Amino acid sequence: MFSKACEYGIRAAIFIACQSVQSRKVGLKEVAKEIDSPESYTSKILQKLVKNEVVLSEKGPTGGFSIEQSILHDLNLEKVVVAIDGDQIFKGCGLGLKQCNAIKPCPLHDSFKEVRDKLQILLQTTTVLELAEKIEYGLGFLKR
Amino acid sequence: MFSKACEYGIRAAIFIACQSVQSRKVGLKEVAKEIDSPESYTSKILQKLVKNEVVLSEKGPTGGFSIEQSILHDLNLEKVVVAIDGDQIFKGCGLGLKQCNAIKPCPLHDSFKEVRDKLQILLQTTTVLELAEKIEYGLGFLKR
DNA sequence: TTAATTTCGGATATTTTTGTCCACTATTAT
DNA sequence: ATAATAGTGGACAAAAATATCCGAAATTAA
Ligand code: FES
Ligand code: FES
Repeated sequence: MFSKACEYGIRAAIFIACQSVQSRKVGLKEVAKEIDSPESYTSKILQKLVKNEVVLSEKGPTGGFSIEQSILHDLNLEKVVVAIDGDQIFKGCGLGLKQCNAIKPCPLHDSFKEVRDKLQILLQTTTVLELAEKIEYGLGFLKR
Repeated sequence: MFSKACEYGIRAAIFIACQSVQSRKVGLKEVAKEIDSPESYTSKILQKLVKNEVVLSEKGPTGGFSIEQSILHDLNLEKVVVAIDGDQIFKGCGLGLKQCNAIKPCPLHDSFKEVRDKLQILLQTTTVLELAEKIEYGLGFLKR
């Protein structure tokens, strides 16, 4: 569904959010460890999230990654996904036609669009913060 | 959502079905042309569909690909997708955990599973034949 | 100021996916 | 039989995704 990079990105964002609600910055090593992802690759993905202003980074000792409170309180999954995978998953044709459009649709268009839109709405209405809280309460996990 | 190979595979199956309802076999070249896909690559994908008994192939002059009537009348998209991409898309965790299970779920599990199941039901309840008929009626297209 | 730490960015490597090529086999028609 | 045709299977090539490495830049503490 999502690329590996995107999966790592979402998990990382959730973990960083977990720490940010407690005003704690967190280093690359810890992120990679907690979400069980390759460290160097995770670094690249975090850079993308930084560029897209999803997470904040600070260099030097005491540095690390965090999510600003103002951002955290309305950061949905869609923003994270788009930052890494782009919006093809919401806009692209299910059968791979150059572009999805209702004028000259693939034969699966109507029903596929329904599912695709459901996915988009799910990601729009799910916040990173709310998922972070699930982790806190032990109702969800980021590895295994 | 689906791999490129799977997109080609679905389009090919639909086109072959179109011809099979008129009892016409169809060659690789024509398939690739009509679904706008690379010929050699499409050949590999068709081989997979043959191995998985989705389509039938015959060698020699007058040979080509077809779908048996008995198969055609209850061939759904799920079979085509699984033949090429496997079932990870129906079973895999949205956040990339080793396995999706409700006992130790990722924080997105419940809502993700809902969408994932919707997709599976869509593919199970959509037949290749019904999509082929859309093409016939000019209500759907396989390229552009 | 210096040393230590941590992210950044570019180069490189590996793996997977996508795509091509071609000799071979099976089949048909002459 | 022979030649032509069409799918098969294996080797190979290119591109994209995934992953690693390392020096540079920024920041902090001593
Ligand atoms: S045209 Fe294929 S999903 Fe819209
Ligand atoms: S555990 Fe992630 S979707 Fe089920």
